[in-house]
Amino acid sequence: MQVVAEKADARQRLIEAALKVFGEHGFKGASTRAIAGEAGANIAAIPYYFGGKEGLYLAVAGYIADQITGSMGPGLNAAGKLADDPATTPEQRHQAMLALADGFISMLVGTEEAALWARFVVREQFDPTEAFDVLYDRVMGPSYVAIAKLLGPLLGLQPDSDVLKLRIFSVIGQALVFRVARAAILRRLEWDAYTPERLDQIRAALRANLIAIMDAGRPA
Amino acid sequence: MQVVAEKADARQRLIEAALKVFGEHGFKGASTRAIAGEAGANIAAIPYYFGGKEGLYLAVAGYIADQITGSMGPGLNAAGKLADDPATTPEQRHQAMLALADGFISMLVGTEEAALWARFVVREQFDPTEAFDVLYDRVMGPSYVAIAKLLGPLLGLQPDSDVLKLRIFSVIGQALVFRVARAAILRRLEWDAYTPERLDQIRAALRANLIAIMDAGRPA
DNA sequence: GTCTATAGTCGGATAGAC
DNA sequence: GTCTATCCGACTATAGAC
Repeated sequence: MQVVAEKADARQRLIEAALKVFGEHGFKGASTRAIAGEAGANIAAIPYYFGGKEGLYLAVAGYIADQITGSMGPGLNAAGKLADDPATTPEQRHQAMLALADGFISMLVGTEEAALWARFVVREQFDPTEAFDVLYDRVMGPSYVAIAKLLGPLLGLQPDSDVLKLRIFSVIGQALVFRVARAAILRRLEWDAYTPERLDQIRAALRANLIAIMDAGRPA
Repeated sequence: MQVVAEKADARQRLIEAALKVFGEHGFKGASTRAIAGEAGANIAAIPYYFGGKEGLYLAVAGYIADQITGSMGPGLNAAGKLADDPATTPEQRHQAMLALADGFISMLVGTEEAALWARFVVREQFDPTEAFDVLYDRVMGPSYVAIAKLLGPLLGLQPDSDVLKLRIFSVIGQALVFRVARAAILRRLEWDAYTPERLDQIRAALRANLIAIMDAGRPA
């Protein structure tokens, strides 16, 4: 295939090609031949650089964590700081939460790369391997914490209560669904693909639900 | 392996074994040898009954649609009739929606079989094949319609508007997440598995979010 | 560090006995 | 309808040249 540009070194090209092929076909279904072909590299380079197919898989998990951290990290840090500040008003938390949701949709639904790593991550959710530890510790855990610090006070729930955790995951699902049920959503909306305008519609719908949930926790 | 009871005929045993193995390893990753072994059947029975591996895969999609229809069908039909009845009050719609959500959680999160077919369905969402058409036409489409008829009037949105569709899918995501992000949720809650008591907690958290969304659409 | 060649295994499908 | 035997292609990993 040799689709990927051969500028970066073979090691990096292999990781990016592996992300694509592992995502599409799973661990067993992905062949080292297909990955090497996609990367424009030799098959023998995989045992050479990563010790084997498993090592390459784990390297892909680290690469995904890097990508998501680079994209969402700044926003999550800002949200965390704001949430920790005692001077922050409920209205500011409210706005910060909506901004976080907008950014999450942009990354998760709006980028082509997300189509690649989402499959990888979902697979790990169903059948966790060592790669799940990497993703949870570096991406999911920190993301949850930032959201919980923002949303807990708005919902009037204890920071470490199970009910807060479950309500937050449920809220996260409101955004995840646009990636995880993409095919069904596109078919129902009679869309062929998500466009920037349609992403705005998605953000607006998500905002409407979030505002309802956040406002219900507010004293009148 | 020969785990599956050999009472049913080989054809049926193959479908049930294939659901498990396709779910775990994907289409390419699943070997006909593993499926036949799990079913306690001969490898040659797969080309014989289904024409080949692809035919077996499609038969699994039909089997999943049967299972879900059997589980959710009665509730969806009842909800649809209630939603169509002009005498139905908003409060009745409200309650019917919560009941539907409870049932959905029971089936999606509370059953062991859902662990099998959820992987299959999610895979089809990311990379739809002919099997997706079966699942959409027989399961996803009818489910959406019933929910939309209940929820549209409560949210005060036009039945066929894009914003209603997107808000409904977002709401559906609130429940889906408990299956699709199961590993992350279990880790954050420090649970080892979902139990009946924990399913009640999940239903309560989902209800809280749903009530907030439905009440926001109500005139004070 | 990258290549070719090849070893050893496992894949799906078929033929034909029973 | 179910089995064994077998074909042939695809798989991962290694050895060793360059």
